[in-house]
Amino acid sequence: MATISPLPPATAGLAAFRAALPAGTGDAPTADRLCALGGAAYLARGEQLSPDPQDDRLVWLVSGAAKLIAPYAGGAPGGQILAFHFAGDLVSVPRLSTTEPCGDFRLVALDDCELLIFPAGSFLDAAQGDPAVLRSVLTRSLQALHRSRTRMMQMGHKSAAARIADFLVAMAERLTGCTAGPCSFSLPMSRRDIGDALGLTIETVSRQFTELREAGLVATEGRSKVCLSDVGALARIAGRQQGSPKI
Amino acid sequence: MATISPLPPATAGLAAFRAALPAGTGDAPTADRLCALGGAAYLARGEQLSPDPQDDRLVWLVSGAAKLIAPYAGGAPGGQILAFHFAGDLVSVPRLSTTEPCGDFRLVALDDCELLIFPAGSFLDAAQGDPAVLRSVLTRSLQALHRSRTRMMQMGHKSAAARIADFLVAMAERLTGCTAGPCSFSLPMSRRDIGDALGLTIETVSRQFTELREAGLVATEGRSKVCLSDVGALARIAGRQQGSPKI
DNA sequence: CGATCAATTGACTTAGCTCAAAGCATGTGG
DNA sequence: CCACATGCTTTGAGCTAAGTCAATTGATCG
Repeated sequence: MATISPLPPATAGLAAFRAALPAGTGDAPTADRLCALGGAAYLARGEQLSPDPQDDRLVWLVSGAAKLIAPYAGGAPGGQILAFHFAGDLVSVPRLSTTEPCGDFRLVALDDCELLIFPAGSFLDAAQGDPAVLRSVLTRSLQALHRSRTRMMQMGHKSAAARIADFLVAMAERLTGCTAGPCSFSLPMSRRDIGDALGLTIETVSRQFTELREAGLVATEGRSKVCLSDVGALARIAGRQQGSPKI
Repeated sequence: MATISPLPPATAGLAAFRAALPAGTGDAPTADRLCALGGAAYLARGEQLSPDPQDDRLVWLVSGAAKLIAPYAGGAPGGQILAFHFAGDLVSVPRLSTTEPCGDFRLVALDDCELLIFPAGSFLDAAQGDPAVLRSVLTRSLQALHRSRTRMMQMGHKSAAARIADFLVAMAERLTGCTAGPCSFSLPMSRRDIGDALGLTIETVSRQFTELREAGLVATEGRSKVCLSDVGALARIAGRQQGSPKI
Protein backbone atom coordinates (compact mmCIF):
# COMPACT_ATOMS: atom_id res chain seq x y z
CA MET A 1 0.00 0.00 0.00
CA ALA A 2 2.70 2.42 -0.99
CA THR A 3 5.35 3.63 1.32
CA ILE A 4 6.01 7.32 1.24
CA SER A 5 9.70 7.95 1.21
CA PRO A 6 11.13 11.32 2.21
CA LEU A 7 12.21 13.08 -0.90
CA PRO A 8 15.73 12.25 -2.10
CA PRO A 9 17.72 15.39 -2.96
CA ALA A 10 17.24 15.15 -6.70
CA THR A 11 14.46 13.01 -8.14
CA ALA A 12 13.37 13.11 -11.72
CA GLY A 13 9.86 13.82 -10.45
CA LEU A 14 11.07 16.68 -8.36
CA ALA A 15 12.76 18.29 -11.31
CA ALA A 16 9.54 18.00 -13.29
CA PHE A 17 7.64 19.54 -10.41
CA ARG A 18 10.00 22.51 -10.18
CA ALA A 19 9.69 22.97 -13.90
CA ALA A 20 5.91 23.02 -13.58
CA LEU A 21 5.95 25.69 -10.88
CA PRO A 22 5.02 29.03 -12.36
CA ALA A 23 8.17 30.59 -13.69
CA GLY A 24 9.19 34.16 -13.12
CA THR A 25 8.06 35.04 -9.65
CA GLY A 26 9.33 31.88 -8.00
CA ASP A 27 12.32 32.69 -5.87
CA ALA A 28 14.53 29.65 -5.35
CA PRO A 29 14.08 29.51 -1.55
CA THR A 30 10.29 29.13 -1.87
CA ALA A 31 10.69 26.31 -4.37
CA ASP A 32 13.11 24.67 -1.96
CA ARG A 33 10.73 25.00 0.95
CA LEU A 34 7.91 23.48 -1.10
CA CYS A 35 10.06 20.60 -2.25
CA ALA A 36 11.21 19.96 1.30
CA LEU A 37 7.60 19.22 2.26
CA GLY A 38 7.04 16.67 -0.47
CA GLY A 39 7.32 12.90 -0.15
CA ALA A 40 7.72 10.58 -3.10
CA ALA A 41 5.62 7.47 -3.53
CA TYR A 42 5.49 4.79 -6.16
CA LEU A 43 2.25 2.95 -6.69
CA ALA A 44 2.16 -0.28 -8.65
CA ARG A 45 -0.89 -0.96 -10.82
CA GLY A 46 -3.88 -1.51 -8.52
CA GLU A 47 -2.20 -0.19 -5.37
CA GLN A 48 -3.78 2.69 -3.52
CA LEU A 49 -2.43 5.61 -1.57
CA SER A 50 -3.15 4.86 2.07
CA PRO A 51 -5.55 7.51 3.32
CA ASP A 52 -4.32 10.03 5.86
CA PRO A 53 -6.67 10.96 8.73
CA GLN A 54 -4.61 14.01 9.68
CA ASP A 55 -4.05 16.22 6.69
CA ASP A 56 -5.64 17.05 3.40
CA ARG A 57 -3.18 16.29 0.66
CA LEU A 58 -2.07 17.72 -2.61
CA VAL A 59 -0.70 15.02 -4.86
CA TRP A 60 1.30 15.78 -7.95
CA LEU A 61 1.13 12.96 -10.47
CA VAL A 62 4.61 12.71 -12.01
CA SER A 63 3.90 9.79 -14.32
CA GLY A 64 1.28 7.12 -14.93
CA ALA A 65 -2.50 7.24 -14.58
CA ALA A 66 -4.70 7.05 -11.51
CA LYS A 67 -8.33 7.15 -10.43
CA LEU A 68 -9.75 9.05 -7.48
CA ILE A 69 -12.44 6.93 -5.87
CA ALA A 70 -14.97 7.06 -3.07
CA PRO A 71 -15.04 3.44 -1.83
CA TYR A 72 -18.40 1.81 -1.18
CA ALA A 73 -19.37 1.66 2.46
CA GLY A 74 -18.60 -1.71 4.00
CA GLY A 75 -15.38 -2.27 2.12
CA ALA A 76 -16.86 -3.74 -1.04
CA PRO A 77 -14.38 -3.60 -3.89
CA GLY A 78 -14.66 -0.86 -6.46
CA GLY A 79 -16.42 2.40 -5.61
CA GLN A 80 -17.67 5.47 -7.40
CA ILE A 81 -14.91 6.96 -9.50
CA LEU A 82 -14.75 10.72 -9.10
CA ALA A 83 -12.03 11.52 -11.57
CA PHE A 84 -9.27 10.07 -13.69
CA HIS A 85 -5.87 11.71 -13.48
CA PHE A 86 -2.81 11.63 -15.68
CA ALA A 87 0.81 12.75 -15.58
CA GLY A 88 1.12 16.42 -14.70
CA ASP A 89 -2.18 16.63 -12.83
CA LEU A 90 -2.38 18.05 -9.33
CA VAL A 91 -4.93 16.11 -7.30
CA SER A 92 -6.53 17.32 -4.10
CA VAL A 93 -7.22 14.41 -1.74
CA PRO A 94 -9.17 15.39 1.39
CA ARG A 95 -8.22 13.69 4.62
CA LEU A 96 -10.08 10.64 5.84
CA SER A 97 -13.02 11.87 7.87
CA THR A 98 -15.42 9.83 9.94
CA THR A 99 -17.83 12.68 10.51
CA GLU A 100 -18.21 13.96 6.96
CA PRO A 101 -20.83 12.37 4.72
CA CYS A 102 -18.29 11.11 2.21
CA GLY A 103 -14.97 11.56 3.91
CA ASP A 104 -13.17 8.71 2.24
CA PHE A 105 -11.39 9.48 -1.00
CA ARG A 106 -8.58 7.36 -2.34
CA LEU A 107 -6.15 7.60 -5.17
CA VAL A 108 -5.66 4.24 -6.91
CA ALA A 109 -3.05 3.53 -9.57
CA LEU A 110 -4.31 2.38 -12.99
CA ASP A 111 -0.73 2.08 -14.22
CA ASP A 112 2.43 2.02 -12.22
CA CYS A 113 2.79 5.58 -11.19
CA GLU A 114 5.03 8.02 -9.46
CA LEU A 115 3.70 10.63 -7.05
CA LEU A 116 4.82 13.61 -5.06
CA ILE A 117 2.73 14.01 -1.94
CA PHE A 118 2.35 17.26 -0.04
CA PRO A 119 0.40 17.94 3.15
CA ALA A 120 -1.99 20.63 1.92
CA GLY A 121 -1.79 22.80 5.02
CA SER A 122 1.94 23.26 5.16
CA PHE A 123 2.22 23.36 1.37
CA LEU A 124 -0.11 26.32 1.27
CA ASP A 125 1.62 27.92 4.24
CA ALA A 126 4.89 27.70 2.36
CA ALA A 127 3.23 28.93 -0.80
CA GLN A 128 1.97 32.03 1.02
CA GLY A 129 5.42 33.43 0.29
CA ASP A 130 4.82 33.09 -3.41
CA PRO A 131 1.39 34.20 -4.62
CA ALA A 132 2.15 32.95 -8.12
CA VAL A 133 2.29 29.39 -6.84
CA LEU A 134 -0.85 29.86 -4.80
CA ARG A 135 -2.60 31.21 -7.84
CA SER A 136 -1.47 28.36 -10.02
CA VAL A 137 -2.89 25.88 -7.52
CA LEU A 138 -6.11 27.89 -7.42
CA THR A 139 -6.40 27.89 -11.19
CA ARG A 140 -5.95 24.13 -11.30
CA SER A 141 -8.57 23.68 -8.60
CA LEU A 142 -11.09 25.80 -10.42
CA GLN A 143 -10.40 23.77 -13.54
CA ALA A 144 -10.99 20.57 -11.59
CA LEU A 145 -14.20 22.05 -10.21
CA HIS A 146 -15.32 22.92 -13.70
CA ARG A 147 -14.57 19.39 -14.94
CA SER A 148 -16.37 17.89 -12.01
CA ARG A 149 -19.43 20.02 -12.67
CA THR A 150 -19.39 19.13 -16.33
CA ARG A 151 -19.26 15.46 -15.44
CA MET A 152 -22.06 15.97 -12.96
CA MET A 153 -24.15 17.43 -15.71
CA GLN A 154 -23.57 14.24 -17.66
CA MET A 155 -24.62 12.02 -14.85
CA GLY A 156 -27.72 14.07 -14.33
CA HIS A 157 -29.65 13.21 -17.42
CA LYS A 158 -27.71 11.60 -20.20
CA SER A 159 -28.29 8.22 -21.75
CA ALA A 160 -25.72 5.45 -21.51
CA ALA A 161 -24.83 6.02 -25.18
CA ALA A 162 -24.20 9.73 -24.61
CA ARG A 163 -22.07 9.04 -21.53
CA ILE A 164 -19.86 6.51 -23.29
CA ALA A 165 -19.46 8.74 -26.33
CA ASP A 166 -18.55 11.67 -24.13
CA PHE A 167 -16.11 9.58 -22.18
CA LEU A 168 -14.35 8.52 -25.38
CA VAL A 169 -14.23 12.09 -26.65
CA ALA A 170 -12.81 13.30 -23.35
CA MET A 171 -10.18 10.57 -23.31
CA ALA A 172 -9.19 11.27 -26.91
CA GLU A 173 -8.64 14.86 -25.94
CA ARG A 174 -6.74 14.22 -22.72
CA LEU A 175 -4.60 11.37 -24.01
CA THR A 176 -3.85 12.52 -27.54
CA GLY A 177 -5.05 16.10 -27.77
CA CYS A 178 -7.35 15.10 -30.61
CA THR A 179 -10.74 16.84 -30.83
CA ALA A 180 -11.95 15.83 -34.29
CA GLY A 181 -11.39 13.28 -37.01
CA PRO A 182 -9.92 9.81 -36.42
CA CYS A 183 -7.83 8.99 -33.42
CA SER A 184 -6.54 5.92 -31.59
CA PHE A 185 -5.09 5.29 -28.17
CA SER A 186 -4.88 2.86 -25.31
CA LEU A 187 -7.27 3.14 -22.39
CA PRO A 188 -5.50 2.60 -19.07
CA MET A 189 -8.72 1.67 -17.28
CA SER A 190 -10.98 -1.40 -17.34
CA ARG A 191 -14.62 -1.55 -18.41
CA ARG A 192 -15.49 -1.71 -14.72
CA ASP A 193 -13.62 1.54 -14.11
CA ILE A 194 -15.43 3.18 -16.99
CA GLY A 195 -18.74 1.97 -15.59
CA ASP A 196 -17.87 3.18 -12.09
CA ALA A 197 -16.95 6.57 -13.48
CA LEU A 198 -20.10 6.98 -15.54
CA GLY A 199 -22.58 5.40 -13.17
CA LEU A 200 -23.22 2.41 -15.45
CA THR A 201 -22.71 -1.34 -15.11
CA ILE A 202 -19.99 -3.24 -16.98
CA GLU A 203 -22.63 -4.96 -19.06
CA THR A 204 -24.11 -1.67 -20.19
CA VAL A 205 -20.67 -0.29 -21.00
CA SER A 206 -19.94 -3.37 -23.04
CA ARG A 207 -23.26 -3.21 -24.91
CA GLN A 208 -22.64 0.43 -25.79
CA PHE A 209 -19.18 -0.38 -27.10
CA THR A 210 -20.76 -3.07 -29.23
CA GLU A 211 -23.27 -0.63 -30.68
CA LEU A 212 -20.58 1.92 -31.48
CA ARG A 213 -18.55 -0.86 -33.06
CA GLU A 214 -21.52 -1.89 -35.21
CA ALA A 215 -22.05 1.74 -36.16
CA GLY A 216 -18.45 1.82 -37.37
CA LEU A 217 -17.46 4.61 -35.00
CA VAL A 218 -15.19 2.58 -32.77
CA ALA A 219 -12.87 -0.34 -33.35
CA THR A 220 -11.25 -2.18 -30.46
CA GLU A 221 -8.14 -4.29 -30.37
CA GLY A 222 -7.39 -6.36 -27.31
CA ARG A 223 -8.74 -5.04 -24.04
CA SER A 224 -7.43 -1.54 -24.02
CA LYS A 225 -6.75 -0.25 -27.51
CA VAL A 226 -9.49 1.77 -29.16
CA CYS A 227 -9.64 3.46 -32.56
CA LEU A 228 -12.17 6.22 -33.04
CA SER A 229 -13.00 6.82 -36.67
CA ASP A 230 -14.77 10.13 -36.12
CA VAL A 231 -14.41 12.04 -32.88
CA GLY A 232 -16.78 14.72 -34.12
CA ALA A 233 -19.57 12.20 -34.63
CA LEU A 234 -19.01 10.85 -31.14
CA ALA A 235 -19.16 14.37 -29.76
CA ARG A 236 -22.53 14.75 -31.45
CA ILE A 237 -23.82 11.54 -29.88
CA ALA A 238 -22.47 12.83 -26.57
CA GLY A 239 -24.76 15.82 -26.98
CA ARG A 240 -21.91 18.30 -26.80
CA GLN A 241 -23.30 21.54 -28.15
CA GLN A 242 -20.39 22.66 -30.27
CA GLY A 243 -21.12 26.09 -31.64
CA SER A 244 -24.42 25.66 -29.87
CA PRO A 245 -27.56 26.35 -31.90
CA LYS A 246 -28.37 29.87 -30.78
CA ILE A 247 -31.43 30.40 -28.68
CA MET B 1 -31.79 40.34 -16.70
CA ALA B 2 -29.96 42.17 -13.95
CA THR B 3 -28.04 45.32 -14.50
CA ILE B 4 -24.65 45.43 -12.91
CA SER B 5 -24.15 48.78 -11.29
CA PRO B 6 -20.69 50.05 -10.43
CA LEU B 7 -20.23 49.73 -6.73
CA PRO B 8 -21.52 52.67 -4.67
CA PRO B 9 -18.99 53.82 -2.10
CA ALA B 10 -20.61 52.11 0.85
CA THR B 11 -23.05 49.27 0.31
CA ALA B 12 -24.26 46.97 3.00
CA GLY B 13 -23.06 44.08 0.85
CA LEU B 14 -19.64 45.60 0.51
CA ALA B 15 -19.27 45.92 4.25
CA ALA B 16 -20.22 42.27 4.65
CA PHE B 17 -17.69 41.33 1.99
CA ARG B 18 -14.90 43.22 3.70
CA ALA B 19 -15.82 41.59 6.96
CA ALA B 20 -15.60 38.18 5.29
CA LEU B 21 -12.12 38.84 3.94
CA PRO B 22 -9.54 37.04 6.03
CA ALA B 23 -8.60 39.29 8.88
CA GLY B 24 -5.07 40.00 10.00
CA THR B 25 -2.98 40.07 6.87
CA GLY B 26 -5.35 42.23 4.87
CA ASP B 27 -3.90 45.67 4.41
CA ALA B 28 -6.55 48.27 3.74
CA PRO B 29 -5.27 49.21 0.26
CA THR B 30 -5.66 45.62 -1.00
CA ALA B 31 -9.20 45.45 0.30
CA ASP B 32 -9.88 48.74 -1.43
CA ARG B 33 -8.43 47.53 -4.70
CA LEU B 34 -10.56 44.38 -4.54
CA CYS B 35 -13.70 46.31 -3.77
CA ALA B 36 -13.00 48.71 -6.61
CA LEU B 37 -13.26 45.78 -9.03
CA GLY B 38 -16.63 44.62 -7.79
CA GLY B 39 -20.02 45.42 -9.26
CA ALA B 40 -23.28 45.07 -7.38
CA ALA B 41 -26.27 43.35 -8.89
CA TYR B 42 -29.75 42.66 -7.62
CA LEU B 43 -31.59 39.69 -9.02
CA ALA B 44 -35.31 39.30 -8.52
CA ARG B 45 -36.70 35.81 -8.06
CA GLY B 46 -36.25 33.91 -11.31
CA GLU B 47 -33.91 36.42 -12.93
CA GLN B 48 -30.51 35.27 -14.08
CA LEU B 49 -27.10 36.81 -14.22
CA SER B 50 -26.41 37.54 -17.89
CA PRO B 51 -23.44 35.44 -18.92
CA ASP B 52 -20.18 37.16 -19.76
CA PRO B 53 -18.23 35.88 -22.79
CA GLN B 54 -15.06 37.71 -21.77
CA ASP B 55 -14.15 36.92 -18.20
CA ASP B 56 -14.57 34.18 -15.68
CA ARG B 57 -16.38 35.60 -12.70
CA LEU B 58 -16.27 35.30 -8.97
CA VAL B 59 -19.64 36.09 -7.47
CA TRP B 60 -20.13 36.76 -3.81
CA LEU B 61 -23.68 36.06 -2.69
CA VAL B 62 -24.54 38.75 -0.16
CA SER B 63 -28.11 37.65 0.54
CA GLY B 64 -30.76 35.35 -0.87
CA ALA B 65 -30.45 31.96 -2.54
CA ALA B 66 -29.43 31.02 -6.07
CA LYS B 67 -28.87 28.04 -8.31
CA LEU B 68 -25.97 27.53 -10.70
CA ILE B 69 -27.30 25.87 -13.86
CA ALA B 70 -26.08 24.50 -17.15
CA PRO B 71 -28.97 25.30 -19.52
CA TYR B 72 -30.16 22.64 -21.93
CA ALA B 73 -28.91 23.05 -25.45
CA GLY B 74 -31.49 24.70 -27.68
CA GLY B 75 -32.78 27.10 -25.08
CA ALA B 76 -35.30 24.78 -23.46
CA PRO B 77 -36.28 26.08 -20.04
CA GLY B 78 -34.70 24.57 -16.95
CA GLY B 79 -31.33 22.83 -17.16
CA GLN B 80 -29.13 20.66 -15.00
CA ILE B 81 -28.58 22.30 -11.64
CA LEU B 82 -24.95 22.11 -10.61
CA ALA B 83 -25.17 23.68 -7.19
CA PHE B 84 -27.37 25.65 -4.85
CA HIS B 85 -25.84 28.67 -3.18
CA PHE B 86 -26.79 30.71 -0.16
CA ALA B 87 -25.77 33.98 1.50
CA GLY B 88 -22.05 34.12 2.16
CA ASP B 89 -21.08 31.69 -0.62
CA LEU B 90 -18.47 32.57 -3.20
CA VAL B 91 -19.47 31.17 -6.58
CA SER B 92 -17.12 30.69 -9.49
CA VAL B 93 -18.92 31.23 -12.80
CA PRO B 94 -16.81 30.42 -15.87
CA ARG B 95 -17.18 32.63 -18.90
CA LEU B 96 -19.52 31.72 -21.71
CA SER B 97 -17.56 29.56 -24.11
CA THR B 98 -18.63 28.31 -27.52
CA THR B 99 -15.74 25.91 -27.90
CA GLU B 100 -15.86 24.13 -24.54
CA PRO B 101 -18.14 21.11 -24.16
CA CYS B 102 -20.32 22.75 -21.51
CA GLY B 103 -19.30 26.38 -21.57
CA ASP B 104 -22.59 27.82 -20.44
CA PHE B 105 -23.11 28.24 -16.73
CA ARG B 106 -25.65 30.63 -15.27
CA LEU B 107 -26.54 31.86 -11.85
CA VAL B 108 -30.31 32.11 -11.35
CA ALA B 109 -32.01 33.67 -8.34
CA LEU B 110 -34.34 31.44 -6.29
CA ASP B 111 -35.14 34.36 -4.00
CA ASP B 112 -34.52 38.01 -4.55
CA CYS B 113 -30.82 38.25 -4.02
CA GLU B 114 -27.96 40.65 -3.82
CA LEU B 115 -24.62 39.93 -5.48
CA LEU B 116 -21.13 41.31 -5.72
CA ILE B 117 -19.56 40.43 -9.05
CA PHE B 118 -15.82 40.37 -9.68
CA PRO B 119 -13.97 39.60 -12.90
CA ALA B 120 -11.88 36.60 -11.81
CA GLY B 121 -8.71 37.63 -13.63
CA SER B 122 -8.30 41.07 -12.19
CA PHE B 123 -9.62 39.99 -8.81
CA LEU B 124 -6.87 37.42 -8.56
CA ASP B 125 -4.32 39.88 -9.88
CA ALA B 126 -5.27 42.28 -7.14
CA ALA B 127 -5.30 39.48 -4.60
CA GLN B 128 -1.71 38.57 -5.51
CA GLY B 129 -0.76 41.34 -3.12
CA ASP B 130 -2.46 39.53 -0.28
CA PRO B 131 -1.80 35.78 -0.12
CA ALA B 132 -4.30 35.38 2.72
CA VAL B 133 -7.14 36.40 0.40
CA LEU B 134 -5.86 34.14 -2.34
CA ARG B 135 -5.71 31.28 0.09
CA SER B 136 -9.20 31.93 1.37
CA VAL B 137 -10.53 31.79 -2.17
CA LEU B 138 -8.57 28.59 -2.74
CA THR B 139 -9.98 27.00 0.37
CA ARG B 140 -13.51 27.83 -0.70
CA SER B 141 -12.85 26.42 -4.15
CA LEU B 142 -11.53 23.17 -2.77
CA GLN B 143 -14.59 22.97 -0.57
CA ALA B 144 -16.82 23.50 -3.59
CA LEU B 145 -14.88 20.82 -5.45
CA HIS B 146 -15.36 18.46 -2.56
CA ARG B 147 -19.10 19.14 -2.48
CA SER B 148 -19.35 18.69 -6.20
CA ARG B 149 -17.56 15.35 -6.02
CA THR B 150 -19.76 14.20 -3.19
CA ARG B 151 -22.84 15.09 -5.21
CA MET B 152 -21.38 13.30 -8.18
CA MET B 153 -21.03 10.21 -6.09
CA GLN B 154 -24.72 10.46 -5.36
CA MET B 155 -25.70 10.75 -8.94
CA GLY B 156 -23.56 7.81 -9.86
CA HIS B 157 -25.46 5.02 -8.21
CA LYS B 158 -28.02 6.05 -5.67
CA SER B 159 -31.73 5.40 -5.76
CA ALA B 160 -34.26 8.20 -5.98
CA ALA B 161 -35.11 7.65 -2.30
CA ALA B 162 -31.47 7.99 -1.24
CA ARG B 163 -30.99 11.14 -3.31
CA ILE B 164 -34.05 12.87 -1.88
CA ALA B 165 -33.12 11.87 1.67
CA ASP B 166 -29.60 13.14 1.17
CA PHE B 167 -30.87 16.35 -0.32
CA LEU B 168 -33.07 16.97 2.70
CA VAL B 169 -30.24 16.19 5.11
CA ALA B 170 -27.90 18.53 3.23
CA MET B 171 -30.48 21.33 3.23
CA ALA B 172 -31.20 20.86 6.92
CA GLU B 173 -27.51 21.29 7.59
CA ARG B 174 -26.94 24.27 5.32
CA LEU B 175 -30.12 26.14 6.20
CA THR B 176 -30.40 25.43 9.92
CA GLY B 177 -27.14 23.78 10.93
CA CYS B 178 -29.08 20.76 12.14
CA THR B 179 -27.46 17.34 11.67
CA ALA B 180 -29.66 15.10 13.82
CA GLY B 181 -33.07 14.94 15.44
CA PRO B 182 -36.08 16.96 14.29
CA CYS B 183 -35.77 20.06 12.18
CA SER B 184 -37.97 22.30 10.07
CA PHE B 185 -37.30 24.92 7.45
CA SER B 186 -38.48 26.47 4.24
CA LEU B 187 -37.10 25.26 0.91
CA PRO B 188 -36.40 28.16 -1.43
CA MET B 189 -36.54 25.93 -4.52
CA SER B 190 -39.36 24.22 -6.40
CA ARG B 191 -39.82 20.49 -6.93
CA ARG B 192 -38.56 21.01 -10.45
CA ASP B 193 -35.36 22.55 -9.12
CA ILE B 194 -34.88 19.64 -6.76
CA GLY B 195 -35.40 17.22 -9.63
CA ASP B 196 -33.00 19.13 -11.89
CA ALA B 197 -30.38 19.06 -9.17
CA LEU B 198 -30.71 15.35 -8.43
CA GLY B 199 -31.24 14.10 -11.95
CA LEU B 200 -34.87 13.10 -11.31
CA THR B 201 -38.22 14.19 -12.74
CA ILE B 202 -40.72 16.27 -10.77
CA GLU B 203 -43.02 13.29 -10.60
CA THR B 204 -40.39 11.09 -9.03
CA VAL B 205 -39.47 13.80 -6.54
CA SER B 206 -43.12 14.13 -5.61
CA ARG B 207 -43.61 10.38 -5.22
CA GLN B 208 -40.56 10.17 -2.95
CA PHE B 209 -41.88 13.00 -0.78
CA THR B 210 -45.13 11.12 -0.51
CA GLU B 211 -43.36 7.95 0.63
CA LEU B 212 -41.34 9.85 3.23
CA ARG B 213 -44.57 11.50 4.38
CA GLU B 214 -46.25 8.11 4.73
CA ALA B 215 -43.23 6.83 6.63
CA GLY B 216 -43.70 9.72 9.06
CA LEU B 217 -40.24 11.13 8.38
CA VAL B 218 -41.33 14.29 6.62
CA ALA B 219 -44.30 16.58 6.97
CA THR B 220 -44.96 19.35 4.48
CA GLU B 221 -46.93 22.53 4.84
CA GLY B 222 -47.74 24.59 1.81
CA ARG B 223 -45.30 24.36 -1.06
CA SER B 224 -42.05 25.13 0.63
CA LYS B 225 -42.15 24.33 4.33
CA VAL B 226 -40.85 20.94 5.41
CA CYS B 227 -40.57 19.38 8.86
CA LEU B 228 -38.13 16.54 9.27
CA SER B 229 -38.90 14.39 12.28
CA ASP B 230 -35.58 12.54 12.31
CA VAL B 231 -32.60 13.80 10.35
CA GLY B 232 -30.52 10.81 11.44
CA ALA B 233 -33.01 8.37 9.94
CA LEU B 234 -32.96 10.32 6.68
CA ALA B 235 -29.16 10.23 6.69
CA ARG B 236 -29.39 6.46 7.01
CA ILE B 237 -31.76 6.24 4.05
CA ALA B 238 -29.36 8.49 2.17
CA GLY B 239 -26.69 5.87 2.72
CA ARG B 240 -24.37 8.25 4.49
CA GLN B 241 -21.86 6.11 6.27
CA GLN B 242 -21.70 7.88 9.59
CA GLY B 243 -18.98 6.32 11.70
CA SER B 244 -18.59 3.95 8.79
CA PRO B 245 -18.55 0.24 9.62
CA LYS B 246 -14.83 -0.46 9.57
CA ILE B 247 -13.50 -2.63 6.79
C1' DC C 1 -0.99 -24.85 -22.96
C1' DG C 2 -4.10 -24.35 -19.60
C1' DA C 3 -5.76 -21.28 -15.68
C1' DT C 4 -7.80 -17.11 -14.68
C1' DC C 5 -9.95 -13.07 -15.04
C1' DA C 6 -12.05 -9.52 -18.25
C1' DA C 7 -15.40 -8.82 -21.72
C1' DT C 8 -19.38 -10.03 -24.26
C1' DT C 9 -24.02 -11.72 -25.09
C1' DG C 10 -28.69 -13.20 -23.79
C1' DA C 11 -33.10 -13.41 -21.01
C1' DC C 12 -35.62 -11.24 -17.69
C1' DT C 13 -36.82 -7.65 -14.03
C1' DT C 14 -37.44 -3.14 -12.42
C1' DA C 15 -36.74 1.77 -11.16
C1' DG C 16 -37.74 5.72 -12.92
C1' DC C 17 -39.54 8.28 -17.20
C1' DT C 18 -43.53 9.77 -20.08
C1' DC C 19 -48.05 11.03 -20.82
C1' DA C 20 -52.35 12.40 -18.86
C1' DA C 21 -55.58 13.90 -15.49
C1' DA C 22 -56.98 15.65 -11.11
C1' DG C 23 -55.97 18.45 -6.61
C1' DC C 24 -54.16 22.32 -4.14
C1' DA C 25 -51.63 26.85 -3.16
C1' DT C 26 -51.13 31.41 -4.20
C1' DG C 27 -52.21 35.62 -6.16
C1' DT C 28 -55.69 38.82 -8.53
C1' DG C 29 -59.82 41.27 -9.57
C1' DG C 30 -64.36 42.15 -8.57
C1' DC D 1 -63.68 39.02 1.50
C1' DC D 2 -64.70 35.70 -1.81
C1' DA D 3 -64.44 33.67 -6.57
C1' DC D 4 -61.64 32.52 -10.03
C1' DA D 5 -57.54 31.76 -12.76
C1' DT D 6 -52.93 30.07 -12.97
C1' DG D 7 -49.36 27.29 -12.25
C1' DC D 8 -47.34 24.04 -8.88
C1' DT D 9 -47.91 19.52 -7.03
C1' DT D 10 -49.76 15.07 -6.56
C1' DT D 11 -51.48 10.69 -8.36
C1' DG D 12 -52.32 7.06 -11.88
C1' DA D 13 -51.23 3.87 -15.86
C1' DG D 14 -48.16 2.18 -19.08
C1' DC D 15 -43.35 1.96 -21.22
C1' DT D 16 -38.46 1.81 -21.73
C1' DA D 17 -33.68 2.10 -20.63
C1' DA D 18 -30.70 0.18 -17.77
C1' DG D 19 -29.84 -3.19 -14.06
C1' DT D 20 -29.50 -8.20 -12.59
C1' DC D 21 -28.46 -12.91 -13.14
C1' DA D 22 -26.34 -16.40 -15.79
C1' DA D 23 -23.69 -18.48 -19.30
C1' DT D 24 -20.12 -18.02 -23.03
C1' DT D 25 -16.34 -16.22 -25.28
C1' DG D 26 -12.01 -14.12 -25.44
C1' DA D 27 -7.47 -12.15 -23.71
C1' DT D 28 -3.34 -12.45 -20.90
C1' DC D 29 0.09 -14.49 -18.16
C1' DG D 30 2.59 -17.80 -15.75
